[in-house]
Amino acid sequence: MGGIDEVARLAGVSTATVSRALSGNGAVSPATRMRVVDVAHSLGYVVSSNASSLASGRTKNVGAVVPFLNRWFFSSVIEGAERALLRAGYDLTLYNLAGGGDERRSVFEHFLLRKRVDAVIAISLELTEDEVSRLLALGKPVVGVGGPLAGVPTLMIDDVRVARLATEHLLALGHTRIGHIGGNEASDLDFHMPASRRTGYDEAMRAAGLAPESMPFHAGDFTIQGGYRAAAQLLGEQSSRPTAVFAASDEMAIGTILAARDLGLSVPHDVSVIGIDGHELAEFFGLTTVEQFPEQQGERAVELLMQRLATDAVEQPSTSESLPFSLAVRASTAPPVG
Amino acid sequence: MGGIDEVARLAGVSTATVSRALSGNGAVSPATRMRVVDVAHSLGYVVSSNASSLASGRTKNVGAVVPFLNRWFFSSVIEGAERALLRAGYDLTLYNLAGGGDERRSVFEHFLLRKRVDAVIAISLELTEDEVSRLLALGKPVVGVGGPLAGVPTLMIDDVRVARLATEHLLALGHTRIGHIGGNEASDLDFHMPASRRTGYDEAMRAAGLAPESMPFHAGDFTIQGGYRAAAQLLGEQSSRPTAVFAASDEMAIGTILAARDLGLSVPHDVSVIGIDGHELAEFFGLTTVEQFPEQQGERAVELLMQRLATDAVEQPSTSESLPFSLAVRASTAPPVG
DNA sequence: CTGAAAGCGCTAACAC
DNA sequence: GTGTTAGCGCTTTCAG
Repeated sequence: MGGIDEVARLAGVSTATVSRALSGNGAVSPATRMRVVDVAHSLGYVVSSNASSLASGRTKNVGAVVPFLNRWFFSSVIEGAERALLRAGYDLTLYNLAGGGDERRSVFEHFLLRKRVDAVIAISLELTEDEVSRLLALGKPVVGVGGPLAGVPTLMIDDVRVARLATEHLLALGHTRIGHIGGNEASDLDFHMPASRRTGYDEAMRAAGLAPESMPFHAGDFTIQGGYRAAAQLLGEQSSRPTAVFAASDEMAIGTILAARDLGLSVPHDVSVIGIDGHELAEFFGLTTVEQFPEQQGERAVELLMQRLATDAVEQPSTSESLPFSLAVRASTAPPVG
Repeated sequence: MGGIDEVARLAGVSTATVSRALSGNGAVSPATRMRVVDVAHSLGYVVSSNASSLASGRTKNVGAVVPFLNRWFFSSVIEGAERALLRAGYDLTLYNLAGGGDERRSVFEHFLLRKRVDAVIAISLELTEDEVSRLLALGKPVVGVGGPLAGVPTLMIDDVRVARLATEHLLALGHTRIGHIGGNEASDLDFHMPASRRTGYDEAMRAAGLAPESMPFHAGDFTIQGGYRAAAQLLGEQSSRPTAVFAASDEMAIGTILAARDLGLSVPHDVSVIGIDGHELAEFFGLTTVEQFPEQQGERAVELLMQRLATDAVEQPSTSESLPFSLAVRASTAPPVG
């Protein structure tokens, strides 16, 4: 439990030199550095983050604010971010808004203010104006992942294009009756994502000369269960049944596949199904999907933050970055059966 | 961005009083306290955690060490823990060992040592002796959740009893050929859990006068996919097919249900399936299971830590606590068809 | 390249 | 109940 001065004493240098040697800030002769590092190591000495933070103003810690944790997308982003942060010597402290109400407020009015973080990653968050301005008022780099945040640089896939790509895949196979399972009113208020994906679908349909309004649509809540229920409706009546379904998420697409089976429909023979996400279960279900890569998104977010922290850039570059995605064709889509 | 002395000045008291009023440590007259709190609030003042930690030795932060993040059990425990911590004014910083190798080492040799946490929650972790002793050497309260950690008080369900209960449910329904899908050699080395669950199964079978060795067994990796593959083997050959399957996790049980369907078997008519966990998808699949409650486990872990922190107990009470579980009967189990 | 010394913003004795 | 004051363990000018 020795402190920096014990290291200094044993290495025969001043504490200032130890600090410089261990942090890499300031010039130290290679020989001295080695000696210091050795002593520190043999003592099991690790800089106290609090003392260091207090003196330097840097915490080596970033906050991640999420609306939930136990959803594939969020936990994947965090996993990627965490990995990248560890490599950079940073900790990740988690602020989960799932509690709602008071807890949510306290995160913005208390926890984030205690100077414990150098930067913040906001994941798929729909924040109120007040919350955003509090975030920005921290005067710290903030980056959003997976959802647009007014005034905050954000990493996200282009949902319109992604949805268009998915729909075009079905169109290219020859489908002309393509149902859609998207967000409900509630989710549309909270996120742009479902609306954007629907827009992409509409665009693709219109470009193909088809009227999206006349196609079957049902809302789901982005879970397997929700997708199942929506699909049961969509596929339930023989007469209006589409030959293909575009679900706005893989989980809903999986629900669709399960519903089809339960209705005695074969996928893709009777109905093709495509999703969006690249969920870990997609391959298992043979689901064709447009993959996004949440772990890489987390890593990329960290990269941006590190860059910003390194250059002391107070300015928030409001350039939002569009992330890669790619169509993964599997067994759930095929040409319609004549 | 004012500091404590600005608050002190405006409230007309000393910084010591502000500190006492805001932290609750030490006596302050109600009137003074109110005044201080008001001023602090109107200034948007929040105590700097670093300065406070440095001076007091308490960080108001706990570390959570997990092997993965994107699995239902882990993220649920964390969600519960995080909620409880927020309420207590604590932050949760996450240490994800998923990276393996170097990153894993650095967590134990560097990150946890920088005095950023007051306590540690270790979730379902199988740690080396060295890692455990490093954890204990922190001199901080540590509690394990979901897996026994030598020398660390741990919260977990009694896996043997849980598995016995599941197996007994099948036996009570009249099944006598009960297959088991459990862990593989790799997972058995890393966790006791699969082995314990198998023990419970063995015990229940023997108690019913059945020989577990002669029953079909297949290893899975605790995912839906893994369960599917194992079940396909187990149910694949007509002659040796069991009338019921006990899977050591709900995800594997769900895989089993899906495999049964694909083999043209009806659940529960041709084969009953039971799992363990109370996974969020269990209800959707009509899966009978023995539920455990990971979010509550996370909350309970925090409760224990808070208690320990409050009483300054350096002693690790090595009393491990056994957690509640309960059988949830759904449509996937029924008497065997004569 | 290295050392001396002044804080960083709070807390906790210790007085009163 | 409240104020004074000496640190907590580092980092960072400023000299040299």
